[in-house]
Amino acid sequence: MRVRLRSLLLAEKFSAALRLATILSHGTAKKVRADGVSQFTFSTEAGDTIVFPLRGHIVAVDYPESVRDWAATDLDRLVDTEPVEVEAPLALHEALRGIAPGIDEVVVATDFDREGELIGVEALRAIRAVRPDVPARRARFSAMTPSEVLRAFEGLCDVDWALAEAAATRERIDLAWGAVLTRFLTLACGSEVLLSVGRVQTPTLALVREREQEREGFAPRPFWDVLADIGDPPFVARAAGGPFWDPSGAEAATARAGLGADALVVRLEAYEEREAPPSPMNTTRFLAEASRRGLGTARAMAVAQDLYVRGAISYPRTDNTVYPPSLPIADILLRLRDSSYREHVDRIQSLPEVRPTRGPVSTTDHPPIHPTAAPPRLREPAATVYDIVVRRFLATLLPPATYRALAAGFRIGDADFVAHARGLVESGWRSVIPDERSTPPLPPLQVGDVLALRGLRTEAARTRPPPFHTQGSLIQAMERMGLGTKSTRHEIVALLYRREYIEGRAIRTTGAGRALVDALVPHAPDLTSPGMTRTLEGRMSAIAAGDVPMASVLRDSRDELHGLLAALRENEAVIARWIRDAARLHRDFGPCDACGRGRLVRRRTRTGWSFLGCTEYPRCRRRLRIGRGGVRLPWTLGTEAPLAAP
DNA sequence: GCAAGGTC
Repeated sequence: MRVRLRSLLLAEKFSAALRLATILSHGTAKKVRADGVSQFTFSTEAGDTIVFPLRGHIVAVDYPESVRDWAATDLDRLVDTEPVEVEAPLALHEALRGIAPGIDEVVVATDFDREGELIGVEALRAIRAVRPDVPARRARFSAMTPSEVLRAFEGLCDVDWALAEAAATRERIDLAWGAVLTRFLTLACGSEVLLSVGRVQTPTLALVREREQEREGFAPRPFWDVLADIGDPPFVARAAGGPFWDPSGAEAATARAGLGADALVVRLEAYEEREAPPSPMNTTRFLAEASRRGLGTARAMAVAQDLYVRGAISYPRTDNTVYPPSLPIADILLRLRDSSYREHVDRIQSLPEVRPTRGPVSTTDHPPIHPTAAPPRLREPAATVYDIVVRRFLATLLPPATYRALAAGFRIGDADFVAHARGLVESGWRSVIPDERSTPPLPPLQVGDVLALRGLRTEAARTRPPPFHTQGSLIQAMERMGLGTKSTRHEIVALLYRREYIEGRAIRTTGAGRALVDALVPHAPDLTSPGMTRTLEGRMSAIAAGDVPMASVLRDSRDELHGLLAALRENEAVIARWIRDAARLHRDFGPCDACGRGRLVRRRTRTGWSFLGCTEYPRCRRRLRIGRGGVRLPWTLGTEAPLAAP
């Protein structure tokens, strides 16, 4: 009797397992539930296969019980403490242990990246705890398409232990630096709230701080424009040579123009402008758009995840901005015909050729975010998230928008004026994502026409500082600086809000956030900048390449952390006072004006809103809202006059 | 009570 090979395939997540099983079984795979975990099984001539969905990492590193007591644990000891590995979720480990005795080989088929390699190794270790000798191989596919997956399974390679070790090193370094420095600052400041520090969160906080400082240091520069209102209905022309950085320039232009009573058309220049459609959308772009439309980025990701699980959109965590050739664009369009986007689908289907745009980043993790179905009526905010995804997808398939632009030159008295207008000729992709800034058209003009001059005026303005970060712009900045990943950036931003390091939709640092960055910068410039991430990336590459062992990287990192800890301790008193004062100012709004005994302090509702409450609560129930810039406002609108902040 | 990284 021929022995049938029993294989266990490890997938990174449920959807990946389903897809792998479908492709490899040519649609014959069955979903089964064993040990409380869904998995897929199928049989071929070669043997029987189980495709097992993991759920990302199934092993977490944390410190052992012996160093959990903050007060009793010396931080230098913590630096050198080996973390323990925690099985989570436990159910997956139990399921793997249950399967292990009945299999002949393991194929690691997790995402083809560094974390994916470690996720696969975590599961493989769990299996080998039961079956030490089970052979394992690795499938490397750059897309979950039939051709790619089948190719990968024809040429299985070895598990890349060095790559997994690089990821494991990152886990340990992040934990050590985060835990040691968080404990140090929290204890040094005697703070009841956590003062957290991390390789990604602290440089991100510094980005907010830097933008704030740019604004603080910004000297607005006044300038003047001379405007002429011409014709009926009137349009606006600007004096040539402007804007004027000096009022006398504007005065001179006004004086020269003031000699005339009408405007003579002296020059007409018409030209065509093309505006290329946007590129396919990755996570960062999606979050920027969601943020622009008033959605918080963490919320937007949660909604996108839900739409993905429900089959309406593709996987929302991706860096890719180039559709893979395998993307079934025609099929997707067919599915979107049964939706309110039908008119746009019709336009695309009537094009002689559909050529999607390409963005700058081509990765193999997942395709750019695109719709996969037209779900029935969605409620907010799902409707907005789906709308962002569909419109962007459709826009990438439509031709450029073309405009007829017109520059008209006028002679008024002895001065030259210019008016511009731009009108849509072919809407192209702009039919699905309309341009919010449109310019009013100019009336039909010919050189030599004389139009009535209705008035001259001078407009004074000032140069503006760069805007505060929004969640969207902050996440884009993080990506540019190499901070965090597509899956974590929005979480880091949410964490900074939760820690009360930042506040507002136009993001500013709080007193505590500001003090924390300012206190750390002189002692740990690498920790408050992307420097630490860059160094770590370099070291991980060296580990993955086999140039250096994990142990030596950990040793170097621990030495550096001991050194930083020593430097911080030397300045502990100064740093502590600095942050403590700032944090207290941030929370404490002075004596309570109602009872006179307590103080008004910043508190949070369960839903995250800040308000001022009396420390004597519930004896004193005084409460106030906090307005822009920390101004106290009455709890009920209009019943009391606002009080000035102390 | 610490981080950042997967995914739900």
